[in-house]
Amino acid sequence: MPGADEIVERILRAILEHRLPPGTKLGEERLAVIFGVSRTQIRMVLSRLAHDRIVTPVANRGAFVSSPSVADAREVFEARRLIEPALASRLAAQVTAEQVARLRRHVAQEEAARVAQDRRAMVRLTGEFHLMLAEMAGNAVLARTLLELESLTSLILILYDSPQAAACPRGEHLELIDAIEAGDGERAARRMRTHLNHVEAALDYDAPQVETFDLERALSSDL
Amino acid sequence: MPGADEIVERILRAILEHRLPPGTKLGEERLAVIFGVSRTQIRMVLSRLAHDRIVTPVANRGAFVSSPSVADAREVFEARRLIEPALASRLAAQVTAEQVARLRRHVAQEEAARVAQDRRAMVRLTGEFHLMLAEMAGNAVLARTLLELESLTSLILILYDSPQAAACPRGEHLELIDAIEAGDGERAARRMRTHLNHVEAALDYDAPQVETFDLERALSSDL
DNA sequence: ATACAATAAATTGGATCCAAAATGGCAAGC
DNA sequence: GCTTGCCATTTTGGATCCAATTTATTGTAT
Repeated sequence: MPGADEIVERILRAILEHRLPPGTKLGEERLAVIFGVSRTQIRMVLSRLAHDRIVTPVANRGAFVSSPSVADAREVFEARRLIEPALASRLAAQVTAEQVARLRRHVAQEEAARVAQDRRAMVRLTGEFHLMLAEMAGNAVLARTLLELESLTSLILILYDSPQAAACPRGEHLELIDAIEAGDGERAARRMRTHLNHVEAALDYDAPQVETFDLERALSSDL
Repeated sequence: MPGADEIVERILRAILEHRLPPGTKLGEERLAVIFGVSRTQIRMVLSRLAHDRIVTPVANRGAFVSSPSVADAREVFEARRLIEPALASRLAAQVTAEQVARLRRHVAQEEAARVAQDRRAMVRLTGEFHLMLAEMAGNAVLARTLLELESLTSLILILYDSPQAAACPRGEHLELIDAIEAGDGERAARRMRTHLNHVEAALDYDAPQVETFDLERALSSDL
């Protein structure tokens, strides 16, 4: 039987892998039996997730996976544009050969998922790539913030991504690694910035699936 | 009777104002009567604060206000150096005259507290200054992260600040505002960076007050 | 007199219980 | 035939209860 921390982890992972779409109701009793713990623990978990805006509590109705608004989405990307380029720059100054190798192996997996048309794996791997950078910077507090931002991004992608757009444009991760490996912080920061711009530009804020989704969810109250 | 969110706010504020030093035991029953709610609510609150590393839970012993290690402190300042210069730069590009006026009024209060030798007010005001910048950037998710970092910084200052050092070197906030008002993002970022460096440089990581404090607290079990 | 051991009190951690609110189904009416 | 109002069931939100561990106190022995 997992502890509260582990349950939070597993829910976040489910969100990162697009297995929990926005609007999903997270019933307490339901989760309690799924994870084999009592409702008390689940309520701790939901309280924490709500605190991080991953989950939205509705009074006397329960907790739902958040559906970030357009304004929320812009804030998340702005925060990422603020943090991640600086992070990439910092990493360029201190990266080890072993870390570079790990990053390249990861990108190879991404490429494999891309050719296999495995969208779910792609989404998960591209998200993990950004988290890897945060971990390699060796800063736990930053890594936690990025995990939160990455989770929100995952929800945003489901809501606003136009289906044909790739989650992370092909090749950009590789160019980023090149800059980091070369120790060129300026270039790494620049590439991270444009990379994030591309990801956000691929979104379609004007024709969001929100309405459709919220209505759907409003009708089918089931999981 | 306040809700869980409000209780979190009040505890954070107490930490920001140096009314809750590191190592303070946060007994559940004690807090419950202080805030006029039941233990259940308090446990939600402590769970959230623990998730943000503001509070450290010890098995079967309860929750204590965190005592960030030297490694933790370095991470916090590194995160702030990553985020806040970029934030200042961003703010320089979009700041309004009204916001600049508010910032100047705030710094005037800081100065007043400085001449009045009111250290508690000084600490609170300087912390609030950095939070104001985050709020003015209009990004709620960033503001929340900064609130967390600012709270941790507050604990770090208590643990490692050499008494004679000022929390925020006099005048630097003003120079920062000047750069922001001038719309010079580069300069604002640079000044924020050096400002944070000065704050961290004033710390004394080698001779931490940790031992003294923990012993004191161990003896007097009172709030 | 001090240190150690046993017992009593208090506190945490978890589960259970209970009321309030919402959801879903059912019958009556338009 | 569809909508509206009412009742049963479910679910949330909160408080209480109980076991387990820790802390404090008292007593005893060296």
